[in-house]
Amino acid sequence: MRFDDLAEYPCSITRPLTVLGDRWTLLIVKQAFAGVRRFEDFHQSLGISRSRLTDRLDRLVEQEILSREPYRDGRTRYEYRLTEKGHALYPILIALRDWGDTYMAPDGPPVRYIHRGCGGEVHARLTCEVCGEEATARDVLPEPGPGAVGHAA
Amino acid sequence: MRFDDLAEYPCSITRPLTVLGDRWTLLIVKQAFAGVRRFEDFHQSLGISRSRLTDRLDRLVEQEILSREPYRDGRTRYEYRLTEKGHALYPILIALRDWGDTYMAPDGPPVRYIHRGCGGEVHARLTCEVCGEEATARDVLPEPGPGAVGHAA
DNA sequence: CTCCTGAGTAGCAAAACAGAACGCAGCTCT
DNA sequence: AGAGCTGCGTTCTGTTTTGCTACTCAGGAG
Repeated sequence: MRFDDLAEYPCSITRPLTVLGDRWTLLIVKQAFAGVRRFEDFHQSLGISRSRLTDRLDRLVEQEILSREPYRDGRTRYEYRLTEKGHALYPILIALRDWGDTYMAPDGPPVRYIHRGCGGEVHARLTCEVCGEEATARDVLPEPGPGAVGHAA
Repeated sequence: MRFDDLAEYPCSITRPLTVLGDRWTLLIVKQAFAGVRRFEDFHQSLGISRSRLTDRLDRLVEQEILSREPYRDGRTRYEYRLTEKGHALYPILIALRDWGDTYMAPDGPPVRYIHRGCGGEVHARLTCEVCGEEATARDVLPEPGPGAVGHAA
């Protein structure tokens, strides 16, 4: 199977991974959340090669995760900003961060993500939309949904 | 910068991505959550090449996300099971799935993740551990934590 | 014995990648 | 006016990483 064929696979974990599942894409998104908008700044803050950055940005724009917006600093230049769809990736980053803080941060969390105003830390929690309780993997049962075609995944 | 150097970077989003950020790793983990344990089953359900699978599994075992446990079906064979650390990846998968359902599932969610017993759907929500409220990216303020070294990321 | 099955290895071609050099348009300095 | 700088790419070259197909190897079944 070609990797790209997975995009057709009826699984909402698989499909995002065909877009986000590579070395750099989520790191670029992370920087975008940190306020980075310009080519040169992505390049320097991540150390990604210029050609790689060019096509990752193009892909993110094509996927409508970033938008390419003109601004002027003399002639026209572009900056890359998160769209609403891009913004919606935040829980994924926070879930990664929770895991990273727990298992890959021997010296404690490098960065705290603080709830503005209240001052508490923000985490990605699995919650049931009906009973509101927190769940773990063991409490969850996968079932075919409306988008299923024959085989559930 | 070599990609591997990122593992040293003091950011708990970056560090997990050095382990999980590639085409296959999270797909393997996803299958593990779905109950897949054996080489051949990973190979067939994902369509990943055998050699790739061999070294992705080795890496996951090395990272203690999967454990390699002997069982017998005649001679000794091994199966790969999620460790506690691997189990803790579930919120990341659910966050990916929430996003996938919203933006990449034109026919509706292929799979529903149901809270056992109560029957509601389970989602990854950003919640503040102090006030308990749900947050979005805009409500969150990054601040240097104990593991920071000079530059926050 | 010989075949079958599960779990890998080996070897090679194709794709993805890093890093440095180059292009180019407008600005700024002289 | 001309020289150099800046931001944003593109191109080129060589290295890594992948995907495929074929092979091995050990135990069990016929």
